[in-house]
Amino acid sequence: MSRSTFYITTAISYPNGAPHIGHAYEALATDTIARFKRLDGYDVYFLTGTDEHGQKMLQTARKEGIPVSELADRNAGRFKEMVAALNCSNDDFIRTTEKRHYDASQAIWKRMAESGNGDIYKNTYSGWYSVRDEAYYAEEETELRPDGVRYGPQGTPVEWIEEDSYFFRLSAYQQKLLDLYESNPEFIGPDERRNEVVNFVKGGLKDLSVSRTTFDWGIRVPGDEDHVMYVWVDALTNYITAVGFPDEDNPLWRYWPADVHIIGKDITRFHAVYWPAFLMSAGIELPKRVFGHGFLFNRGEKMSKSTGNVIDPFGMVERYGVDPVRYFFLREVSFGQDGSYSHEAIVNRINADLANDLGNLAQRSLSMVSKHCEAKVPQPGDFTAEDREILAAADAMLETARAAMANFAMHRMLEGIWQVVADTNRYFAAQEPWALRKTDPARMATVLYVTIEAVRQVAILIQAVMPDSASRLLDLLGIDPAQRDFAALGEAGRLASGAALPEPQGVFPRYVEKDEGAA
RNA sequence: GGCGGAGUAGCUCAGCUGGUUAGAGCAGCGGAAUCAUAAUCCGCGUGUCGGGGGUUCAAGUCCCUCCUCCGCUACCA
Repeated sequence: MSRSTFYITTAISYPNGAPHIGHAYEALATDTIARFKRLDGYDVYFLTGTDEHGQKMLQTARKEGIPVSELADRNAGRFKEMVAALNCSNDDFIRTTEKRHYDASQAIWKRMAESGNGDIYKNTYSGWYSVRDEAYYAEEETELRPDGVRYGPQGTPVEWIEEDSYFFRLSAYQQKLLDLYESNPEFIGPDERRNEVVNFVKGGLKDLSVSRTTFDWGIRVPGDEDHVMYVWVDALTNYITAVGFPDEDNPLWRYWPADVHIIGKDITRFHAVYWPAFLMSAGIELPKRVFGHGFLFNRGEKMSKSTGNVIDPFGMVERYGVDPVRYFFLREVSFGQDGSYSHEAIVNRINADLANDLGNLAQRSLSMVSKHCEAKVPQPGDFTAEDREILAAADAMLETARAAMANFAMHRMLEGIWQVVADTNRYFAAQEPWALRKTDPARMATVLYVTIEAVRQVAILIQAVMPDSASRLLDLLGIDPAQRDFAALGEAGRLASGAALPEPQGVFPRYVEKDEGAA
């Protein structure tokens, strides 16, 4: 019997600059979902990558005085490094400049062009074009400022362009898209985004210009060498390229349709309107869900180069450690909402949640086991009501976590897990095993057993969020690597009494402020 | 301009279809304990629930209006 597949993607990043914290956030969040599903028994495929075509890449390359392919290679490398630094478990890293992607993009184009509706047709396009936005604007949307330059609604300069263009008959898909949203309420998440998209589509859809002749850094339109594909046709197609399209005999093709595209909320429209329309036109199955996460703000301020508050993900990982960084963003930010971060907030989470609550719970219980139970998993006696309560709370975490993760609510999952951590600390303090040591060693053994059993289950669950720390914790509990997935949660995987345990070591150190002088 | 969301303790937020003294976490203050990474546990909040009006036996929770913030979208041209 084959396991259920789960195909998850990030958006592919545009590498005309260095990766920033927003890219990192999307990658680590998506990775956590992917890991969670793997631990829960799914056959997971996790894709990320870079979207390397388009005029902005050309311009950046020109500014730097290097060939655009060199820019793409260099920066794609940085994105790969970022994903690695974040300990992401992606199965592939796609680049849209790869041959397989040219093949896939031209194939989907042909399918759209050859669809019965004639969804792709040639016409002339003219209008005010913003290179930076890669979009045309109606004249009314632009304004001529005192500096003599005309600007678009995003505040970027526009220029008058007239060109032949291929158009995609998006207008024909309005009702089909509305039907899709209606019959699949979960297609777009979170709900706020869904409402916006439905609103937008209800307002009417215009045909979409899907080719360009003003530059050539892109994928050629099949049969018309003068045109390259509009970047979004090219970019979105990456999701099927990676699983073999158009070769439906490719073993990876079983992963399509994707279970979810995790994206930034700013590109919801491309994923929730254009992408399904392209796929419908080409006769390809639609992804099941599109989920737009929020933006991250540094102390509530939008990041920008001018304010100098751009935080480099590499520096952050180096400073706090990869697992604390992953934990912080997933615990502190409600996934789907905007969030903010600051040094103080990060340190607070590290010290309060990781070091004090969980790390110390593990350390205080394991060190007693080490000293007073011959460094072996203790043999519990009969369980009291208090013991059963803790065990039941620990056993119930999986169900709570699954419910939260069904909507990608990582923060809720962690909240639930830490509730059990707090319960266990309370239990430990109330039972006072250090006092039982003198009065009732057998009872002490039971309390310690129950405590480290709760820690075991916590450790298994947080592997999705903090893979390295969790595995170190599981090592301290002597858990066999084969007994670390969710099937081992609950009663089925109870700690085996008598198993030898290594010397306990702190897994979650406190963050101690370094001297400013050192920096 | 239209549509939608938000405005609740110092901070971040829960509060579903209206009903006992409005909650949690963090921070703060006081105490206990000492197994532990000076970690843990217990106790402590008189909050105009954005303003005003209304419906109701009863409103943070419904209606009207106003203010502020945000998102999407449109446009006056």
